[in-house]
Amino acid sequence: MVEAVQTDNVLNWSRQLRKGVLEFLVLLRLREREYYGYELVHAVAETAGGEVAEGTLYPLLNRLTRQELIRSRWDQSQSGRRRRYYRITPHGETVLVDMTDRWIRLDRAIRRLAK
Amino acid sequence: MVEAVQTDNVLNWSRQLRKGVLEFLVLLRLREREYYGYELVHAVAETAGGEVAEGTLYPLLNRLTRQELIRSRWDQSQSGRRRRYYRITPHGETVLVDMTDRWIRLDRAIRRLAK
DNA sequence: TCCTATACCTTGTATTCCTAGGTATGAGGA
DNA sequence: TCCTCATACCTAGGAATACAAGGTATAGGA
Repeated sequence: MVEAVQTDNVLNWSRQLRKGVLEFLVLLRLREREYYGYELVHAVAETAGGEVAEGTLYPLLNRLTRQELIRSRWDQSQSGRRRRYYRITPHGETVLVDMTDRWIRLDRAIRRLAK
Repeated sequence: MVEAVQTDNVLNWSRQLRKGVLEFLVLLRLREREYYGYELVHAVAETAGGEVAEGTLYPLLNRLTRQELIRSRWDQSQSGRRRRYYRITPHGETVLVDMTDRWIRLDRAIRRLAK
């Protein structure tokens, strides 16, 4: 039910963008390669010089997983420290293409107004 | 207190952008010229082909007014219909310059990842 | 041994967005 | 004239989101 609403939102740029800048950044990163959560916190923050709280990112990763945009696996690495690695799913890639499109259109509109 | 927190947020791109796309669009519009609320609902929605609920915009205009980024005046117009016109304040213009800057930096980062 | 950094997570609160209402007026057609 | 629709303002309540502030556990170095 909740998921259905989320899916519908994908069709609405404004809702999606308002709530979705972080999702967008996470998916963009995971398109590059696998990341583990703690690593993503810093990678996403770095994207534009801001900060992202862990309390924001972990629930977000759960949401994206529930929506099947990303997937995760556990790995105890060579050092023995456990890490949860995330990667984007095919569905996630499709959604990401959409998001990118929406981003570009919004950017165009904004630059028209801002100049 | 609440206002102070809001002001601090201006310094944080991520918070500002996540919560601030709409604010950004509204301020961009009001930099052009005066708009009345109902008109803004449609103008902002049009910016990128989405929709904006009135229940979203009116409270937003109140927030921006409290933060002194915009100001309003009543006008009953020639037809007798009352309208509330909003315009940006000098402080609002300063903040807008900042937002635009942040937008451009974020866009650069995104395009680097997206291409 | 103890501290710090890494790495995961949850809870509670504040903020924001939206749905779904409500009120009032003017214009245009039946 | 009356009725309806579009315009134009607004709010209340609930859902979603972000964050601060916690908690747990392990590895590595002083």
